[in-house]
Amino acid sequence: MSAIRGARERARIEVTAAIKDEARRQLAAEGAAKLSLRAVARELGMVSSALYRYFPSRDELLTALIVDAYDSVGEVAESAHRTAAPDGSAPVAHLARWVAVACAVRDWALAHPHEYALIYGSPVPGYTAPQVTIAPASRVGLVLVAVVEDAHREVGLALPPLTEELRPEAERLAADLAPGLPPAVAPPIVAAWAQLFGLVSFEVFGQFDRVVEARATFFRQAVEELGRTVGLLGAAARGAAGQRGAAGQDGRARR
Amino acid sequence: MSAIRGARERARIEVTAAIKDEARRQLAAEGAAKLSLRAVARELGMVSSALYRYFPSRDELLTALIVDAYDSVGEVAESAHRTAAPDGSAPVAHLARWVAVACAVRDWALAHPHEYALIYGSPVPGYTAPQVTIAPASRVGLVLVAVVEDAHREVGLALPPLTEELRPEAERLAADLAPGLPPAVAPPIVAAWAQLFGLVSFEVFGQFDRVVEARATFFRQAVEELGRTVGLLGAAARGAAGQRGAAGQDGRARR
DNA sequence: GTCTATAACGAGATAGAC
DNA sequence: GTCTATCTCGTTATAGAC
Repeated sequence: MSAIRGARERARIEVTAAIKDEARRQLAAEGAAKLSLRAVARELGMVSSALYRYFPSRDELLTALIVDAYDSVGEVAESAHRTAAPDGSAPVAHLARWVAVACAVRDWALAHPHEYALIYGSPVPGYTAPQVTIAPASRVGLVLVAVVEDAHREVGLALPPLTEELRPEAERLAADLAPGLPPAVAPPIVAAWAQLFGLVSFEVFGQFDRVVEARATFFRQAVEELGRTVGLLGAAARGAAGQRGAAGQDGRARR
Repeated sequence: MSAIRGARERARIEVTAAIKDEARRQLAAEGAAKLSLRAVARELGMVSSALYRYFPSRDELLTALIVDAYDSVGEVAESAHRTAAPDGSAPVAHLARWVAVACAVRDWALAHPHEYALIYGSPVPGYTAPQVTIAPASRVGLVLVAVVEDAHREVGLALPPLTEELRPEAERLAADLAPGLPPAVAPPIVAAWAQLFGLVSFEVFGQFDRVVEARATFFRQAVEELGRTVGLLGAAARGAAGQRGAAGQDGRARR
């Protein structure tokens, strides 16, 4: 009997996966707004009512796709974070790690443009994301926070002071998502998070067509600069090398 | 006869505007993917075939909406550029201008979220933007370039040196969109352009829900920092005030 | 010439009876 | 689960009003 239950469960998992695969195919062809349970069923040789045993509504299927996409890009970011030189000896290593995470996100987005559009593009009309999407949606952001936390612990951060105007928001943000970090770094991290996806979106959505050509290089340099705005200490590239550089970095204190 | 032609022309303009208005209403309700000529005609009390006198196809109607949206936000940005303190005496004025332009774009986006989604969100499936959208699409970017050009001319820019890897791209970009500026500033401007819209998109598309609260302040500070990455000289806020600051800025040369 | 209305096509979605 | 009758869509051809 447990064998039967096991087989049933396996079948259910397989069918669920097939449904999501087909739905993803339609996502690419027609867009999220036109995702239809019936079309998915037809393509799978099923009858539409049968799908309701797996997903109670079109919106729930959409939610599953969204969660999968967030988890997919989150996994990629976490993996890049794990892989990229956890060698904390050189301050530069943390900036390199930041860049590695950003490049992993970009690579995923270019490889899965439609899933990317689903989660970072225009909201689907008439659909409101349920609570379950919140945790997966924050995975990439949490990796960015983790990179900065490591750097803060091991080599310190170089940050401009917090303006009074932003202090309450900064303290709330820091308490929420990075209790170990100084409040001053929280707003820059959130901003860098949004800006990173601005770079990726412009590339994926075609805004860079006929504008940027050496996109990988361009992206890498841009996110490296972004890493500096969150306090990561970089190579001499930032300040005009030889003009400031050492002075600029020495003057920055661990906070 | 010229009176008749005038009247006809006026009527044509009015009907065209009514069609676009109704189409925009549908854009908000159903999304660009589901924009339908028949529904627009029905709502206007016309017959679908009559619309073809005004727009040769559904895609051309979409194109008109896209061009209008780009022009609308472009106009707002240009107006902010014109209005914001053309007083070039203080270096800070240019950074303030940069922030004013960015805030104008953000305000427009928050006021017209669906038109914003149309031009900066996911591409519409099956639709490819024709050439006519290119010029309107670049208006905001050109305003950003203009701000930097003014600053370069009047007070100079503070920029990190160009890495060898990025030099060819930078020179191509500079030649294309800002012949008066040093190549080193071209990639940062393009990056800042994308990053600005990253900030706006995250806010408009709801990514900041339950994360950022003081959004106007947060945005202003983020784009101010963005302005510094394109070489605009700012107030003392950047370098930890008193720690480096003066040294950091003096070391940066006009390029 | 300029416009609107009628009718139709082929493709696809949808609701409900069976 | 299946089938059918009835919707929607974009688009075109055609005829007639101004």
